[in-house]
Amino acid sequence: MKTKTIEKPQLSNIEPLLQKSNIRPTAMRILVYKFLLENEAAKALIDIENHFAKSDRTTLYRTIKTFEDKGIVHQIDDGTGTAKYALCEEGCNCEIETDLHLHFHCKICDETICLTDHKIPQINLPNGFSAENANLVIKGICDKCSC
Amino acid sequence: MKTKTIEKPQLSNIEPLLQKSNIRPTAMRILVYKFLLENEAAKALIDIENHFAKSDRTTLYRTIKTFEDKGIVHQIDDGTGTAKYALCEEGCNCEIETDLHLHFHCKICDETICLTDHKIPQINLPNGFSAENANLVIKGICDKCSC
DNA sequence: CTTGTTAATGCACTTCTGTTGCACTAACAT
DNA sequence: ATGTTAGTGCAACAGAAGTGCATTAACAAG
Ligand SMILES: [Mn+2]
Ligand SMILES: [Mn+2]
Ligand SMILES: [Zn+2]
Ligand SMILES: [Zn+2]
Repeated sequence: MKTKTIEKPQLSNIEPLLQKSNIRPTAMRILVYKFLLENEAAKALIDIENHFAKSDRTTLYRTIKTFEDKGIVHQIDDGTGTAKYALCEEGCNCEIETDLHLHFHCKICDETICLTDHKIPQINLPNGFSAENANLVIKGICDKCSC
Repeated sequence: MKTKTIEKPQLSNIEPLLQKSNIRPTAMRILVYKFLLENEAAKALIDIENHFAKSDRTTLYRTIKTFEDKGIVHQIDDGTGTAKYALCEEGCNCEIETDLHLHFHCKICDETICLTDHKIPQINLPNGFSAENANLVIKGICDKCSC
């Protein structure tokens, strides 16, 4: 028998979503998930820190690590030197093999976004090489920044 | 009139090569260039530091920066978190536009190599996006490490 | 060869990002 | 109510990258 307290409407769908991935839906985790959900662009840890200025850096760090380990967030290396994070799509399985969508980094607004519909094409490798994973980042100007 | 001292045979071709790119061929620079030339795999700054243990970190750092600025070395972001560096091919123009070869990172030997013959394929982007540069890193097992 | 200018080097110090240890606290099941 | 497990906050640390400044080397002109 479960005694449930009244849930905030915005969060009502996030809580079971976290539980489904065996992540305890703590207040902080729900807020971080919400933050990632509301932003189209992938976020760096420092971005999350700045947004939740009152929270501890380590908690946010470990929150993201947990999300990543549980497979609901994927890390993006866009070449800027700092890792970015974005929510995985429904049914994506980054943990096992990379979902091979590409990422776009805009040199104007400095934002990185997932192009989930654009998969990395098959690459022919020299003899003896076997591929397990691939990372493709296109740099240029995004739709919002091109006039 | 130039009074030239006797050159070590291995270095005889590097000195003019550096001068051609407006890089003063100091002893350190020649040695770093030689080091990169002798290694197939791209090297991180820490690798160069370890190889030239007696030298100062800053000098090596600025040596690589100079090489990069002058367009004889290109930086590789292989996703390991530390930047790698490799010599550019003859006639490559990384400075202007990336030469679109891909890079391979082996998860066994942890080395990163340029696959200069393997160009990054043309990618279709959504409307409004324009590409200026691309970085593709394939992770897997290299020829030396596969059985 | 001497001198003056410019570039390279070495050392110390700083910043930024990521990571860990540990004590404390909240959550949950029994 | 209680014990176990997991999350949090603080401090400290590690690694890589970058900067300021004084010293030294390279080079060209006289
Ligand atoms: Mn993505
Ligand atoms: Mn390369
Ligand atoms: Zn943009
Ligand atoms: Zn290998």
